[in-house]
Amino acid sequence: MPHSLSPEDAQEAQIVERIYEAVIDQRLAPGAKLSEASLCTAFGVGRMRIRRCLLILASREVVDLQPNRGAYVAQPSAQQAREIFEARLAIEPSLARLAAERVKRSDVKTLQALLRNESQAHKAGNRREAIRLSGQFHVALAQVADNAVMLRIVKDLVTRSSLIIGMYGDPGFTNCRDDDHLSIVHALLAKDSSQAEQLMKAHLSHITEHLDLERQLVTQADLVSLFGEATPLARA
Amino acid sequence: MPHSLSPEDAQEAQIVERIYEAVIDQRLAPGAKLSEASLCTAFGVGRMRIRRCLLILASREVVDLQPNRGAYVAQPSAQQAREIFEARLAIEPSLARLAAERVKRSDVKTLQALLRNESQAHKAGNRREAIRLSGQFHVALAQVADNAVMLRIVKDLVTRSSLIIGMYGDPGFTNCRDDDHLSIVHALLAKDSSQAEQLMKAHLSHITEHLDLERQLVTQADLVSLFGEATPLARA
DNA sequence: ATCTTGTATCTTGTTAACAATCTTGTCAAC
DNA sequence: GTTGACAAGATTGTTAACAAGATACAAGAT
Repeated sequence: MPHSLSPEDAQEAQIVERIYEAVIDQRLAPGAKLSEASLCTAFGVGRMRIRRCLLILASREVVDLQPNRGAYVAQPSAQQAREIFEARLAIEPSLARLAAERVKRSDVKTLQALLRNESQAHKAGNRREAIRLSGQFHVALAQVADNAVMLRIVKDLVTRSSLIIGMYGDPGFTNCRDDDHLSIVHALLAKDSSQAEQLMKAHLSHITEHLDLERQLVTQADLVSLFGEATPLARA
Repeated sequence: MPHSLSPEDAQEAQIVERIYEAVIDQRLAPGAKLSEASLCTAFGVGRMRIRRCLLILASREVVDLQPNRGAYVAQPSAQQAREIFEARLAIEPSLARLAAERVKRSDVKTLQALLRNESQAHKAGNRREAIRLSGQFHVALAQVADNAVMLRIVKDLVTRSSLIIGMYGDPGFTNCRDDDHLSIVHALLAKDSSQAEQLMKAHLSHITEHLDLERQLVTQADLVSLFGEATPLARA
């Protein structure tokens, strides 16, 4: 049957997973270069294996694979950002409903532990950890809903959302209010699926509103479009 | 910026696309072997390129990549089938709503042409073409909704649905009633987004009900598990 | 006869060297 | 002093040979 994992495949999946994680908690910024050589030494594997991983990441649009130039962490455009959150708004409320219908006692404990760590990270001012756990919450809901297909989709969307927040997000603010997450867990506990759906919808709308998609970001890639038509510098 | 396509990349995308198409209209059955050598001669490209394509297809779970054994067209399990249609039920109604809000005159003409061809294929008894166009309709809706992220997701789900219908679907029956599609187009034309959403929901529910997920499928792959414990045949 | 065992063949996986492309730094000419 | 071309270095892409694993077939044993 499918998915007879060889040890090398497991290793490969792990490398992909670790790059995902690094993107999610913003240790890898949008536009960061992922050269084959450095990844080879970092993970201690051959070049071919890294290339496979990069191809997988590219097919999920987490990295941008530029021919003859290398792999870079993706920089979602404003248009893509809109589409991604629109997709989340279409999917995750339904997912929250399913989760409420299927939640088990053990799930609630997992979610509550997640929330505790999240608010703890907030208080400690640990922004990265807060972002990471915040995304983790959405992924955990997909696990509660017990649907691997939607889990895959949400994981990709959450990861790319992390890039978006890094590019367009209010730097001082926190993106996900943990209050929102808390109330969603309460809805799950009460098995109130309609409320879970509504709360998730409101939550995602709230996040979307706190993005400044007009803001033009500064990266290596498009310096020319930023400074290209600028007035020539004065000469001494 | 992203997506500077080299000619080789375009070629690669085309190969992937053609395999998608073959899976959608069931010229490639679930479980069919995709050997590297045959694909190389079929497309006239090197082995490495085929391997890249197979990896992409595997990452989308359209093919199953078995270590040291080769690539096979995926055979979604009953569980996966449930999850896939559950995902479609979560996504596509919202998508239909968005489509209704954004539909343009030119879109309506495209959709209507699609419907005409679809009903024509039905009458002509051209099952494959009917299936293909039926899937195409759902993809076209994502295009109308003007959301590339959801388009990608729906394309994958529709493709895998084609595998599911091939494995669990009522062989005599047609999966998508074109009447359903017709009424959805009418809702779009009236810009009645709520009705479009409802109709899509009902439509997908209808398809799901016509699947027999209990049916154990017979393929090369699992003959042993089928006959393995069977009573030995009588000896002459 | 059936089942096991061994071998031959074929298919996939890996490695390493080579080719092509891009980037960077230097030097000369204006 | 600036601009342009040129060359060196580094990085990615491709190819081909080799290694490892799996399948199929045939021969022998029970």
